[in-house]
Amino acid sequence: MNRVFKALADPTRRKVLELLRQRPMTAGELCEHFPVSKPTMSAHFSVLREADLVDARKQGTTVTYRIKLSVLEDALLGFAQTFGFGSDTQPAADPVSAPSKGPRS
Amino acid sequence: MNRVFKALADPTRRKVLELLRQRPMTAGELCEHFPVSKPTMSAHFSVLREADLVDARKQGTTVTYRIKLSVLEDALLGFAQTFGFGSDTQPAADPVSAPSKGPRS
DNA sequence: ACTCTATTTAGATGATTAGCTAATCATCGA
DNA sequence: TCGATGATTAGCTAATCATCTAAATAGAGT
Repeated sequence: MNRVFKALADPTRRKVLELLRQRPMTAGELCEHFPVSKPTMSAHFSVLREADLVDARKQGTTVTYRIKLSVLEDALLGFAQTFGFGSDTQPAADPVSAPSKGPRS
Repeated sequence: MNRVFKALADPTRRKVLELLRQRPMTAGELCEHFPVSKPTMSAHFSVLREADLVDARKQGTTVTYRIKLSVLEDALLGFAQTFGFGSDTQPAADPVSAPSKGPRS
């Protein structure tokens, strides 16, 4: 899940995901939308793969990327739910760190 | 919004937000929860402030941090909504590349 | 004024990251 | 088999980042 947030930290990668939301696209097709070199984009794809946010399927000479919506959803909504929004369930104000400014155990 | 995602990219900062969800806490109090130096934590606080994710209120010699839930919510759910989850409204699958019951799925 | 405590600033360092060009790999069609 | 095309790997640089120690700032209490 850390990898997901790391992946989302870059605007280029977020935009890649938004493009893939519309439809699966090949690496080259995605590249056309960005003003950076193909190797740079390839590195971004790699980060997205590492985070398991996309699926790469090789067909002949091209690679088609497909967003893995459920992974994104789990990470995003899972985190959002921690804070009480994103769903209907309240996160039940954790008693972990109760009152008292006492020194940590 | 980029700053928000950048801020969320670090696990320490995410945990700070989770701690602040329970209640506002002073800088020193927050520090006790992490195995890093206070200046390091201060830098993390700074990033969170830059992202407008927390509010810092100085009272005498201590600084009390408070999470700005609405900012986090807007960023998180706003982004989530782009992908069709997080709320009830569908993002209306951009017509850029029409559906075309193609072999894509 | 002095001193203690809370926090931030300064400055340095090692690690990671985003970017590039050039080179390589892999597949297709002629 | 050759040459073109799509994509990734290699190798590099510059910038950013997380971390540290030491020093500075700011209140509060004596």
